[in-house]
Amino acid sequence: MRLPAQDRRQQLIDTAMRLFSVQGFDGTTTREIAEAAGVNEAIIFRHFSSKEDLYWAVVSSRIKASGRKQKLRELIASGGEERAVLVAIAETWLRRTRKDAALSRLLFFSALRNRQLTDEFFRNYILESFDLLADYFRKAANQGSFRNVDPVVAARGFLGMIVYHNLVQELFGGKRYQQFDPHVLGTQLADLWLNGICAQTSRAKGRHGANGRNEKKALTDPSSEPARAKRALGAGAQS
Amino acid sequence: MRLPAQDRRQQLIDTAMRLFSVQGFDGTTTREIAEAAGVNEAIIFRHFSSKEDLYWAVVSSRIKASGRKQKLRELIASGGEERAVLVAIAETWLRRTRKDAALSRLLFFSALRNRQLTDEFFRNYILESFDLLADYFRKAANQGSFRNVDPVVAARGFLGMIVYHNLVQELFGGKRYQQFDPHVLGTQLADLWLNGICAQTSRAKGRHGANGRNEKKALTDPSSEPARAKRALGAGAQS
DNA sequence: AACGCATGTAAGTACTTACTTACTATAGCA
DNA sequence: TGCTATAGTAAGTAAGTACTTACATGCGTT
Repeated sequence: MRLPAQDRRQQLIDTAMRLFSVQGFDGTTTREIAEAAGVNEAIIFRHFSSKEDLYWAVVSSRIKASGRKQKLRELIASGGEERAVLVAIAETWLRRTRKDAALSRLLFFSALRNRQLTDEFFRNYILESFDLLADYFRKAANQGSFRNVDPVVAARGFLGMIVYHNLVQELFGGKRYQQFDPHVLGTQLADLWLNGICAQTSRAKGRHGANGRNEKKALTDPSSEPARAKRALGAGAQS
Repeated sequence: MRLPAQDRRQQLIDTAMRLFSVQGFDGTTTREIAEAAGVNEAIIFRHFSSKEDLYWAVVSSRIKASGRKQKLRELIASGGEERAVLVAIAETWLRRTRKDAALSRLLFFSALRNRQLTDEFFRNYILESFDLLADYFRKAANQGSFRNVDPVVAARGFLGMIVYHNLVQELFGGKRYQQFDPHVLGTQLADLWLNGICAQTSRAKGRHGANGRNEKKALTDPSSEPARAKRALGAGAQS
């Protein structure tokens, strides 16, 4: 049926997004996209000058729509307690990349195939996220609440734990074997990040750490978060 | 020129490996592979029944050749001090994936395109690595040297820091902006992992942590590792 | 030397691809 | 109601694509 140009364009972008993210650029044909959108193939070329043009439209439209950077900025600027901020970042990221796994797949395809697009994405998105978080670590270190480690390394490490987890779950199909509740997992990772895995003989229990209960319990038992317990999908280890 | 079948087969695998890892499966033509190998296109189909057959040969040959799992097993079984083991794992992984970035790219392409191959790779490689490391964490926790966190989450977190770093450097081109020395970075990450980023009022200095010098210095200054200092390529933060 | 046979090649085939052209249908407005 | 601008289509085209066929070449064995 007939659609206003803008709507048709958006519909084509959405359709192409779906196909590209599953099959990649080369693996998806324009005919396929047209069929999925229910229009003739030529329509695509009325709205986009080439297949690659459509591809870029898809990518840039989604990067804009995702707004992860903005969210990270907000969380950091919120001025909350360090532990709460880290948990919030981890949880948000886990939830979000889980939600739009298609975008992640698309971005990986891009990264693997198109150098120019990769560069743009890398500078605008990855590097800036690192910088934002590195700044946060730097400031926290100056205030004495964090140790004085290399902030860039720390930022990469922290985001690495989270992003890699998403990667394994969404891209490599890990979620078919085991699922994790974003809040529980985010809390676990933030706690590990704050306190390390090393058993200490005496710990600073003041600001971070457990909520008055046995720390080990708080880490492994979702029921210490009663409001969220029901959403935990086998968050414990079951190899 | 004329080559024994086995040699030609291997040469084709190597050539295809190079091209597939840069351009992906769909992005690489059989003609291209033949040209790069300096033979006629038909030769490919004498040695492999199809393009896909060649692709699988490439992937499985490289997975076997890489032997990362074996190395991880050795490091864990070595029975060294925890800190040394973690540093060694991090450093080895950083070095290795850095070396055969082509394999990583190839595996990502596979993961993005081929569900069956992904599954196989996921179970044989990713999951087993997690299990190996998780077991290590579990045992160390039982011995009291590590805290009793969820070992699977910890394994994913630790490998995540490392793998993600490699991803950013090799796949997204981060190395063009900043380079890291594997030993220095491995030490930094292992230390962060052991002790956390949180500043403690009193720390256990016994087994882990710095080498008698100021801990902060040891983390950010490569010169505390004099033997390696010259290999450090701007390992500090420079945004 | 001569035969057998695996290695190699040139020139295809059947098919798919992105993209085009020449045309029709319809909504909005005078 | 007719005019125009634009949404839509059917049926192409030229340039690939993976894969084949029919034939040439040269090495090892006897």
